Amino acid sequence: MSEHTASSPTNDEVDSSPDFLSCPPIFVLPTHLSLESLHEIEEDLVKRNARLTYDISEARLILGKIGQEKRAALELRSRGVWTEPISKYEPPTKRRRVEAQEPVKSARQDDIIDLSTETEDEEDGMRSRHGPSRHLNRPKPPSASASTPHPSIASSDQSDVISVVKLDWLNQCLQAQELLSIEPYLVYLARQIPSPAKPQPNQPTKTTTKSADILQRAKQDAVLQPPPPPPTHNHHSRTHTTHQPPPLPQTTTSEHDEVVSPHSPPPWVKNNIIYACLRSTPLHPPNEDFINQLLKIRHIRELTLDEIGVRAYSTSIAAIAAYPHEIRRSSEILSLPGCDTKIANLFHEYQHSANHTLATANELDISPSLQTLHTFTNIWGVGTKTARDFHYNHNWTTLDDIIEHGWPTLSRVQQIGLKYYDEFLQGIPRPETSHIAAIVTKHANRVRPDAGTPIQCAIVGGYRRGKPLCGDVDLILTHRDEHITKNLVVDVVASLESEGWITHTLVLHLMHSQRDQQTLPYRASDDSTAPGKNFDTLDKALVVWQDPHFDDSDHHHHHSHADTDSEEEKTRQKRKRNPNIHHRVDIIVSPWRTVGCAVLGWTGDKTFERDLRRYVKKTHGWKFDSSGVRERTTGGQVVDLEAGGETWEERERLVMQGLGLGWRDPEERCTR
DNA sequence: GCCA
DNA sequence: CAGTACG
DNA sequence: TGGCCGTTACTG
Repeated sequence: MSEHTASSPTNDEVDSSPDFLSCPPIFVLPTHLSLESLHEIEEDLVKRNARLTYDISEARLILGKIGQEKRAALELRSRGVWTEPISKYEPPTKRRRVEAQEPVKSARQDDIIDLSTETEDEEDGMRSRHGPSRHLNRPKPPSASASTPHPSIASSDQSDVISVVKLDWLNQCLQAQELLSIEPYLVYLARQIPSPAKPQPNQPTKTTTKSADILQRAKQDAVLQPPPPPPTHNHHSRTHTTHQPPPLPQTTTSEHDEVVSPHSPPPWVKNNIIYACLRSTPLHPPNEDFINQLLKIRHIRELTLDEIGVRAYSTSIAAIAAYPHEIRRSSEILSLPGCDTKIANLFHEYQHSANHTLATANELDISPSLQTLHTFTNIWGVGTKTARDFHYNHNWTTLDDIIEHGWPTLSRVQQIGLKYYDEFLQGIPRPETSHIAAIVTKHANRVRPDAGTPIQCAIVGGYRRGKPLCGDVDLILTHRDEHITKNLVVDVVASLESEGWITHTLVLHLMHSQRDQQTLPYRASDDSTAPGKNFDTLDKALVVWQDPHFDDSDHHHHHSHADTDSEEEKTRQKRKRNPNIHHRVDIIVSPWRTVGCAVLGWTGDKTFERDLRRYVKKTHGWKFDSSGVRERTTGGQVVDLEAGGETWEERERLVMQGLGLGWRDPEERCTR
């Protein structure tokens, strides 16, 4: 396949000459190249110490299978790099401002930790815990773009000068085993200029379309027949039945070669199953490291308000997370539903980068703005819009900035979120989660002493998926008798509040909206709650939890607590501050008749749930949510799929089967 | 960004 | 109404 | 080329 014969199989002696280390960062244009040969070229370069980059904006030397200057400019522009031609003798100017940093807005440089904060927070009885003013990784100033000087092969290492060179140059260099002048191969010598106006992601330009077509074909091939083992004569890789590739043929030398048998695609790949809810997705998939990189990119998309990008990356991530083999070649990616050339190229970059990272993903770590936004969105009650408002309109960069300058403008829940910022970010261990569940269950039964049979509690969410640490605790309370579950949330929360377990109620959700009246007309009359609609039937409560018990006896260091007696003698009669961590707990109450839906709807990961709704809509025309399955036709008749299930587990299974999902263990719904 |  | 939350 | 979860439900 290689229309470019760089890697000689007989590489006894000279495997790595010439050495491209002295060349400026190199980018290889994929245009007119198959994925295979593109990767082959890149591997040849890497092997010879080239500073290969996958971020074209970093590249100063660009290799491509193109011959015309105009075409070269088009290629660059379609990738977001705007250029103007320069004559070969014009002295380069310097430019290169990486990231225009925001005006330095005179922030007072030190943080006054606020007594102010804690006194102002009393409005709903927040106890003044010490302020949320914790150290936050404060953004580092952008390091001046350090473009290390290096000898340049053809002078074009200047910061803003880009050379587009025919691929043939590389071939000749390899053949000659020495670096040749790029001069005869130079297609386009350009200076990078700022993109006009806003960074318009202009039309894809047919060149990219074209290269995408090639890869598209590769994708189809990949689906039908696993990527052809490279022309390595020997070895008929037999189609092995299960996922367990036969031992790799030892090719004593060149380790970088894909001389391995292809994986047999799992059925969902062959059948192009696009819904994550129809696949098995474990908590720790074989390609977790790569997924973690993609998760960072997705997060950047979130912080930059690119909702569609978030959706797209979620789809790709879910597919890769379901893939049961460690991916060896980017062409494998192309075979996965929800993944295309973009992700395949990212995988290739990941695979060949020194530390297995992606340049785009690294932005999250190095961009001060992104870090600030990341910090802000971690406040419960602050989403991406508000985070950007804080940062870009108010010029706040730290939590202390918000506290100092914006505290009174925050909503109640945002104040709570800020107050317990660090504590909410602490993962909750499984034993603690089950302990919390036991206490909630105990109180539920305490407030329904005549229930006959006990109220049951299902721990759902991340806990049920098997996570060792959970971001919050999700509990579903249910009972066969609807009289028992009615108003249960209010009563349980009140009971837990009175004992001090719940310190704040962030929000109460009311499940039966007015529209739902029509969906359960049979209930409206049957229930003793006949009069109209019970507006007080609460479905879930999002609360702040703290174990009220702690050791406040001083007898260990009896006598002289010389440290604390200064200012709080007043509050310290017998109550010292409760040192226990505050956690987020969601208490959901479900009537028995739909508890299978509730459990199914609260166990899956986000992408699992989104795809579940899409799937149910597409294949049945129904609407699924955690409160039931309905017809989508107006008036939405209830579709009862779980009738007869005697346990909530059984009812969940019935729902899954009724929806056509088959069964999938909770631990297999980890779509990320 | 991917797909029907 | 926009924004946020839930999985 | 349009659609992407939810006619979510709550807050302010």
